[in-house]
Amino acid sequence: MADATPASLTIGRLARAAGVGVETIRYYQQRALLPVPAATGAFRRYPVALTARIRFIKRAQELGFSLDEITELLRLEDGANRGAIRRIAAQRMEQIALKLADLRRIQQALAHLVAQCEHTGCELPCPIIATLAQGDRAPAHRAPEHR
Amino acid sequence: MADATPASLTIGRLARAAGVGVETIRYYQQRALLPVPAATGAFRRYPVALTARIRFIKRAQELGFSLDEITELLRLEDGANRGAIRRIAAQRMEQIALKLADLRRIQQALAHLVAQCEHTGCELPCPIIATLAQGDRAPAHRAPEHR
DNA sequence: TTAAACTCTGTACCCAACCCCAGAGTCAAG
DNA sequence: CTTGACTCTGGGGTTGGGTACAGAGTTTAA
Repeated sequence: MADATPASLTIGRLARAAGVGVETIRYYQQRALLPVPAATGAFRRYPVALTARIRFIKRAQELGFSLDEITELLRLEDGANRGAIRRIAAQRMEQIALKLADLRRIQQALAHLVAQCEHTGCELPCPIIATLAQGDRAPAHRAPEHR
Repeated sequence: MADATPASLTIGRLARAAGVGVETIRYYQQRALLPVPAATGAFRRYPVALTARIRFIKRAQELGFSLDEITELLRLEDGANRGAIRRIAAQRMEQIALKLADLRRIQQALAHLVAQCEHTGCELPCPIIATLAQGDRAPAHRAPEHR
């Protein structure tokens, strides 16, 4: 009687279920993003529930969170210390707000340039290039460069 | 009579004028983002106009273009190939719009979590985890994720 | 039972976009 | 003509997020 959905998976099956590589799982274990289950026999067996955790990690990454940040988000999930947890969440929200503002600024700059470029006659240089070349006149120091 | 604005600069002066490090210029030369001028004597001399090019690169980076993308922008600079430039910019904007939407969603999820946590005490499972883990059900392949 | 497919540990390497250093040579102000 | 600031080449290292391989052991399906 082969069980269609066993309660635990080998690392390879877990990887396939979560849509990542085996090495990625091991890497996340090193980073303490995933637990390292005790081995049953020679190989370890992973609870199916870990697929959700891995998907969460991947999704959060797509949203621009670093693995360090995700570690903190996961600490929220595992909830222990309420006060600290709420502080972290609030901090995250602040960062997200900043990132949102940043992205919106970039988007507007780009939209503006594209619009200009569309309306400029072919004799003139492309305003995207022209504008970018001028940029801001302040030489500035090392680029602050978000992210 | 010391000329206040000589027609060419040493690499160090060019770097200062453009607000980058000397190493950055050499790196850009390797990446063919900047020309390597022939040496006059033992040292190379750089036309002042390169400061504009470097500023362009830096500004484009701030707008989220990779150096590869910028290379392409620079290649297209002279041509009537404005369509291609706009295509790159539009592509970038699309990615940014997606990211914006995603960030807004997670921001709301976080706000919700914090509110719940404040009112009920953290007995409940984290809603972000649920939201994100389900997110899109496609396991997807390697995240393309630019930058 | 045996061969394919998998797992284990460990190290090494990849990318972008730089930064830093060494050691030797060179330029230019005083 | 000296001295100190610069330049050259070339190598290395950094951080973040992984990937690849090596060599040995283990499972499991036919």
